[in-house]
Amino acid sequence: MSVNLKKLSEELGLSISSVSKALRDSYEISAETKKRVMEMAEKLNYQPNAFARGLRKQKSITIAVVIPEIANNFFSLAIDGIQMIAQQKGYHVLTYLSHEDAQNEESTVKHLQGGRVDGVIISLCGDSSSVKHLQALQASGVPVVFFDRVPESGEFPTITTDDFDCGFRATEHMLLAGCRRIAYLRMNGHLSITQKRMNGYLEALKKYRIPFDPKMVVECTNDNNGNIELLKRMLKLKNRPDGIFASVEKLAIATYHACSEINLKMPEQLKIISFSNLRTASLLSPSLSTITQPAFEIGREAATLLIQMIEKKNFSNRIEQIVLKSNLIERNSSRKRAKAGL
Amino acid sequence: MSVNLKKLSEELGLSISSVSKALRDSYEISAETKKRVMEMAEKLNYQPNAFARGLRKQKSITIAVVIPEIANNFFSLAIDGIQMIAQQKGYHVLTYLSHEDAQNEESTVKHLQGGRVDGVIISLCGDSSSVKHLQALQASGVPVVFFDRVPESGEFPTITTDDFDCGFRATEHMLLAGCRRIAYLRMNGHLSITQKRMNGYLEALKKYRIPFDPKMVVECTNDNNGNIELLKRMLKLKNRPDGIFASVEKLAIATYHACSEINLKMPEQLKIISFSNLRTASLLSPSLSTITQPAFEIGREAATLLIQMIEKKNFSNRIEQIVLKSNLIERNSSRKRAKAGL
DNA sequence: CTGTTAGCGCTTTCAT
DNA sequence: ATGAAAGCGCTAACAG
Repeated sequence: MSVNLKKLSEELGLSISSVSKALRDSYEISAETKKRVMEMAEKLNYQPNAFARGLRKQKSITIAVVIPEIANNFFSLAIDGIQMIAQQKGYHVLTYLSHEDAQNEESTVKHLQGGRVDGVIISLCGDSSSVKHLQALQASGVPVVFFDRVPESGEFPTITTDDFDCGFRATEHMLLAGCRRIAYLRMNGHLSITQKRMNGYLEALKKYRIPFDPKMVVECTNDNNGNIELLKRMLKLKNRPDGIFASVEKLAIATYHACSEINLKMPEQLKIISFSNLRTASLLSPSLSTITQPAFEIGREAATLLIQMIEKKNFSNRIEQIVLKSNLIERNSSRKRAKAGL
Repeated sequence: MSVNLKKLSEELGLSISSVSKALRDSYEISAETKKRVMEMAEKLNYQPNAFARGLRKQKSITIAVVIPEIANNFFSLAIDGIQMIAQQKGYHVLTYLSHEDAQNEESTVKHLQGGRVDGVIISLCGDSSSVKHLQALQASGVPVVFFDRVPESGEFPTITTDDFDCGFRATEHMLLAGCRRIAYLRMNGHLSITQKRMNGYLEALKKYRIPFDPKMVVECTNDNNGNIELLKRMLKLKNRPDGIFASVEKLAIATYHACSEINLKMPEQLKIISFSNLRTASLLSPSLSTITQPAFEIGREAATLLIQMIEKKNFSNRIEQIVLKSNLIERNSSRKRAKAGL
């Protein structure tokens, strides 16, 4: 169906290998022949077969990105960054969604050992307990870089943000705004980011000598409506919180829904801060302060690191663990627009 | 490095072809041998080489998605839908971003003729003037499905939404809310969706006998800050609009920025409606009514159609053109939550 | 400078 | 029921 080297060589009266070399601009081929070959290739719209080349060279110039979800500003911005670097370096990008399902993630990773990709960038799903499948992948010669949701073991290269620090600053921000009962909404309990953010929260309470009330920690799930009900119940209590710290964006949105359903006014009756990459959120809603992770940069760093590892195999002796800085965007800040990066 | 059929066959004392057949559950192989092979494959963690298989079978079980951008709720939801179907049917998904650059799009599409993919799903970039590269791709045997931003020629299968109708309904909604000078913000002038939405706008004005003022059509660009300045200038005029119809989400956000910078209060002084898939927008901002396209379904339809075309080659005689329905979500609607699909 | 040849790992006749 | 061999399209070592 499509035109290949054989066809080209026949058309030109040359051998297949000469054509191949000419196309790769080999020093073994005369300038004139190269020109002839190039022109014919152009004319017949020759495109080298990716699979044949991949098979022969044992290289796919393709990377895989495995993330829990994509309809989420953080992850789509990260992919944007990954794509940018990949395109720049001539790599293709395969995307896989685990949908927060560990089994799904595992089978995806297993398939990736079939030589389809030269490297993998992954953010763990909320309920993945083991990273054996990724150790196996790594061991089989496919480098792996984690971002954001990383394993705690420290055995892999990672790109993360300053989660403890942000947890601290967010809480401090609320305390300085006058809150005294700050609820901490969390989910995916065993992820390291969940822990770190919460530790920052606890540390800030300690610094300001606010007693920690375990009831103020709300363990949420992936069930949006369930979360909303949970929050409604809490917000109707007599000693309800006067501030909410949503450790992920989804929970901030759930809070909005809950408040709107029980007619609780924000920010008058309830202040809120959230991790969020919904860059418009703080603009649209005057009651939301946000912590914005540099998702795009995270993606770029991850891709850059991975491609380095792919191209210089000797890289694996040092395990890079890069930490980037997040931004705290305060509500009603006059520099909101500039900070939001718009 | 990795374990292949040769290794397996040596380990089992069988021939390569027997192992291959056993793994593919061929009737030619005895049950007992099959079992032995399976177990060994499991034990050694055998993964078939995707490139070898692809080369041999001339099939990649991979599709490409080419979109203008990904950090955008519409496109990321669409990808989500595409991924869902692809995964279900055992296809891999390569993603490419044109970043609204026609040249970029063109070179991407050209590369795709190298047998890397079995089919392509694409949404055109804002300044792509010709679809020759896609005709060539199609002609070379790779089926192509367009969604949302489709060519007008009607020669390709497409998945779109009822843009004219939505343009009409959005405008009518603003008129019924009391607006009399509705500005229409547009960009990417030559895309068919831009035209259709605007035609709906014009039709609604006509129906309600509002004279059309060409000054109310604001031609925007991809430059966010430029758009904001443009809008600020317009909104400071004496005969400024009392309503804004943003034909894409980005322009609604620019409007928010502009208003906030010149202290124009929404919705009191200016009402706004926008095409948007930012599902939280209408919740966070009481001044924004939105038209939500069923992005996820669009993605699913596109992938389903494409895979059908890939698998039954005879499908190409009829050109499917599917139109889906969008939702108008009115501000302060009590059914907001339900409609937003949360 | 150009051509011949041997695979990359897999599937698929065709023999046995 | 199993094996031998050809070949998908390409690259790279080796000859000429």
